This record gives sequence, structure tokens and C-alpha cells, in this order.
Amino acid sequence: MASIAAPLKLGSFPDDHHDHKKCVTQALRQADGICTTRGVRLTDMRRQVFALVWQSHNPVGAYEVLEGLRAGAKKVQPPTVYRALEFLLAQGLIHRIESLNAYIGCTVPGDAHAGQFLICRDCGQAAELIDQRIDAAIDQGAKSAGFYVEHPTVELEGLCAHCRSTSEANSHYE
Amino acid sequence: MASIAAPLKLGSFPDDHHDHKKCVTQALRQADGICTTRGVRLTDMRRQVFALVWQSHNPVGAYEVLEGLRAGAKKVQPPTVYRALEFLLAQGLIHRIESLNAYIGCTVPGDAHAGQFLICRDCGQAAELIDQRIDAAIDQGAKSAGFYVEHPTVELEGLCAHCRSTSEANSHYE
DNA sequence: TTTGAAATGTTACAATATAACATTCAAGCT
DNA sequence: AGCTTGAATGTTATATTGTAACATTTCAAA
Ligand SMILES: [Zn+2]
Ligand SMILES: [Zn+2]
Ligand SMILES: [Zn+2]
Ligand SMILES: [Zn+2]
Repeated sequence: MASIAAPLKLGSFPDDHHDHKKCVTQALRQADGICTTRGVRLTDMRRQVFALVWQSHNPVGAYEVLEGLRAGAKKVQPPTVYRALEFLLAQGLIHRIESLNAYIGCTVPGDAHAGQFLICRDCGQAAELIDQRIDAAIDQGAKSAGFYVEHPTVELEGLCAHCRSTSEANSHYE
Repeated sequence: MASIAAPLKLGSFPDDHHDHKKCVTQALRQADGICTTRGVRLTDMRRQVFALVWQSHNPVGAYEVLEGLRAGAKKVQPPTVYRALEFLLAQGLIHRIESLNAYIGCTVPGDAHAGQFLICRDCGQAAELIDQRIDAAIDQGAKSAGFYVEHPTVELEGLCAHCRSTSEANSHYE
């Protein structure tokens, strides 16, 4: 069997021990619970889209989701996908990564939050971060400009720990 | 005559006293200087695109720029615009606002920086911020995740001071 | 003045997203 | 069960944003 810890810690990228199947299963169960509690419907279509967004820890484009659905012998059109994504965004079950025009599953659904993202330019994976100090600094900075922040976008592109060491090792040959 | 202070302070939105013509003139002069110093060419096309991006303090889409160029009796195509934008981005003369697919003139060109943006959802204007504390908090947060940030995107949508008071005044009637 | 690289022109298309209207579905009511 | 209604999805068409590939022009150095 694979590992014990299925849900990923905030701000961390999956390692060799990561059991992604478990990870997805847990996300689906959580989503079910949240939707039931709220009295909104996680229909089959929405559930499929959610699962496709969660297919990996890389942000997924809407048209990738579309292809995923079509692989299931259905003839789905773009609006269907965008509607499902819209629903999932509204429920806080996924986030949109603006700098990639892509979507990723939320690591901490259920409670409202903005979400900050670490996006590795090498492996393409993204990790969600919820750093109080970043939020505080942003509120501070905005406040001193008399600005009221409603919807912050924080997307940090760079290198994850793993790719960092890898590319450093390779940098001798480049 | 209009006002004295043409260049906008960091993090501030233009007020009634803002002399935008001066604002643009100064930006163009700065850009000329920077390009000369660096030995890169701010061609006529690039200069026009730059001026169009600076036409207001609202982020401007690539196709808006295209229209602006075409208004000048030219038959320009998209690649021309995107190339000019790419050049201006590379030189740090403009920034791209990811959450809007749009571009805005840099308030502090010349020295390399990431740039954080306050974007008013009401008036549509955007103000650049360079807040050391936000940068520091981000670096801290990323570092504790073992992540190395190369290209941060910080875009804060909300209400500017002016629109905030306006919409509060109107909120009685909504 | 040649000449080569940089810049722009041109054509065609890819990728992302939405408008508008039709149909189906599912839950509550009779 | 059958009816009603709003939500969800289907369907068609198109808008918006962005690039690939190759041709031509421009400009500065040799
Ligand atoms: Zn996982
Ligand atoms: Zn990585
Ligand atoms: Zn101005
Ligand atoms: Zn405003």
C-alpha cells in the first residue's frame, strides 16, 4: 500500500509518499458533505468536473476538463464545463489561477478564504497557502492607500523545493 | 492651468487635480531615457502602444490598443500589438494584470520590481503599489514552504477610497 | 553601399470564454 | 401518480484573447 497521509498540508507539494487516490476520495467526500450541509446540489456533472480538476495537483484548464468529460463517451460543450466550474468556484471547492487560466482544487474548502498559490514553473504543480501574515501585510498596504480589498489574487510562480534541488544539480550541464 | 503634481504617487489613485497629459508626457520621456540608456529601440510603433497603454489609469486590453492604433489610419494586426507589449513588459515599462488580461503603465520604471496592484471594481482604475512588507511576508511564507519565488503576482480587487465613499453614500438606495 | 539582424507586415489559426435559446431534470404539491 | 416550476444541462453560435509561421521592411554597423 502507499502512504498514510492523504490530505496535503497547506503550502506543501506532494512527495513520493503521496497517495493521490486517497487525496481525491477525501476531497470528494468533503465536497459531498459541504454541499449537503448547504442544501446545494453536487450533481453528477459537477462531481465529474470536480474530480477532473482534482486529477492532479497541477492547475487544469477548462478545455482539459472538457476533454476529460468527452473521454467518458459524452458530447459535452464548453458552457457545461464553465457552468460547473462556476458553481464549484462559488462554493469555494476550487480556485481559479488567473495567471494560468486554470483551476485547482481547494485544500481547505468549507471556510471562506482567499487562497495564495505557489506555482512551480518546472513541475507545474501548485500548492495552496493560507498565510495570515501575507493577508495582514496586504490589508495593511491597501489600507494605507485607502483601498478596501475584496478579492485578493496572490499567485507566486517559482520553483518548488524538489525542482529547485533538481535544477541546481543539473545546472552544471546547462 | 491644471495641477502641479503630474506623476502619481505609488498606491494612489488620480484625483480631481490630476493632470493626465503631463502624466503621460512624463512617462514617455522616462521611457525614452531608459531605452536610450539601455541601447534598446523605442520604435514609433512601441511608443504608440506605450502611449495607448498610458491613455488612462485603467488597465487596457491588447485589442483596445489595437483599436487605438487602427484609429490612426493604420491597418495593424494582433501580432504587432503583442510584440510591442512584449517588448514593453521585458523593459519593465508596463505590467500585465493577469486577472484582467490587460496592461498598465509602470509607475516606477527603470528599476526591477514585481509590482502589486490595487484594482477598483467600480471605477476600473488600478494603482501600483510597492510594499516592502508584502514582499517580505510573501518571501517568508514561500520560504517556509521551501519554495523559491521568481515571479509574484499580487492583484487586489476591491474599492478605491473614492468609490468606497460614493457607493456607501448610495447604499441607502439599493 | 552592402548586409545581416531586428522589427514589422500578413495570413491563418489556436485557446479561452460567453450569449441566447431549447430541453431535460428533479423536488414539492395535488 | 400527474402537474408545476425553477434549476440544471443541452445546443448553436460567436466573442475575446493570444500565437505560429513565413514575408517584407528598416536600420545601423561594417
Ligand atoms: Zn493529491
Ligand atoms: Zn516543481
Ligand atoms: Zn495619469
Ligand atoms: Zn474606484
